[in-house]
Amino acid sequence: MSNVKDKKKAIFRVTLKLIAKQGFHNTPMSQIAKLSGTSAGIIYHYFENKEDLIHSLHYEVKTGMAQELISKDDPQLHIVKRFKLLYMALLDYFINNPDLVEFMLQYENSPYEKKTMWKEDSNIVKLFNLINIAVKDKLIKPLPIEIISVFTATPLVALAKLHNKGIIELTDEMKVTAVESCWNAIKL
Amino acid sequence: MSNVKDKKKAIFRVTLKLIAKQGFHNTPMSQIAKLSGTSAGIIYHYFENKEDLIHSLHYEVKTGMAQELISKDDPQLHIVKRFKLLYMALLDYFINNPDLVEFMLQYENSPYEKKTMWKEDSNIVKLFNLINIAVKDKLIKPLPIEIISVFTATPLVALAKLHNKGIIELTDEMKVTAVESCWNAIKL
DNA sequence: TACATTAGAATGAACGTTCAATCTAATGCA
DNA sequence: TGCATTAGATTGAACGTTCATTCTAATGTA
Repeated sequence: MSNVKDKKKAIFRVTLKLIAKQGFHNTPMSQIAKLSGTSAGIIYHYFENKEDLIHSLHYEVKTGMAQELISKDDPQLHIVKRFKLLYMALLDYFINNPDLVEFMLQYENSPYEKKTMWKEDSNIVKLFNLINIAVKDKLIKPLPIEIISVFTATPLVALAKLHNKGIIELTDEMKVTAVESCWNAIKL
Repeated sequence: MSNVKDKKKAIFRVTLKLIAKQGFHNTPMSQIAKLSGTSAGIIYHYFENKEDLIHSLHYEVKTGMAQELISKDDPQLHIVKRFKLLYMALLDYFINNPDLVEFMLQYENSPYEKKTMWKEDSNIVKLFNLINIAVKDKLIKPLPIEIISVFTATPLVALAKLHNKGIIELTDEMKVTAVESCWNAIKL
């Protein structure tokens, strides 16, 4: 039943959920172990320590996200369409994975954030390239990728979070408006 | 020399800086006490406990920010100008107060965030009203304040953070572009 | 038997919080 | 003015708990 892959996945899944709900420093390793159906000690076979577990989980989450996005991309479409489709996919992904959003935001705003290095052929890098193309085509403002992201991905996460927490309720119409807003922020 | 107000201020100042640098759970009360030039126990005269200290500090930070902003507002100007001026002021404020940005982001993305209630006449509320006016005047999209904020304040904090951490260097020109981007995201 | 895997108890350090004792300064009073 | 009283501020050691990590012994496996 439980090979290594499964056990690691279980630990990841539980850690994500617990940290989303309780925060990093309120989720003891013992609780992670118990809810993963394993023991405290075993986690240290798979991960060096708690921090390593968190960093690994974040990497997992990020690559998973990029994979999901890439799967929705359609290179046939006009590049503007592609952007909007991807932003909508991103928004939907955040709405469908509330715990992931909470975890990601906590991690990326904590002082422990490691600047993770992406493998050259990773899906993340593919997405970056799309932005570079749009810049070259003079479709969007010639700004570094980090800034483009600040005006697109960042608001979309924040928006999904509002929705997930029930502070607002996003209608389909509002989602379209939101994607438009992102595009308007960066288009030339 | 040190009346109550001063001591509380000292505790706030030190807490802000330490949490910005080390994070909530890596900032022991003892360290806060030491660097505030006081003792561990005294903090518990001013605050119920560590959480209360954090919540109070966040309230302080938020009201301070709103006050700074309001002081830059010029009701004489056209409302579009007013918006852009305020966004620029906000961006500058974040750039000039990097620790504040770190603290705010950590707090607001932690599961401990309390939905703080603002006094009806607070500066925060005044700023909200400006948005409501712009909506009525059909200058910006008719979206709830929270969403407007997601497309303006949120990217600006994130942008300032990138700059403060040295990941990008914001030129004056880029700052203007950024403010434009915010406006483009919400304008009708 | 030898080795890997696992469970869960044990360890020890870190930390939030408490509290009895002391200090400070303002007020009352002669 | 000079002394007494009081309330609040302050200290720092001590306490009890939590928790990451390690250890030990039991179990599975070849």
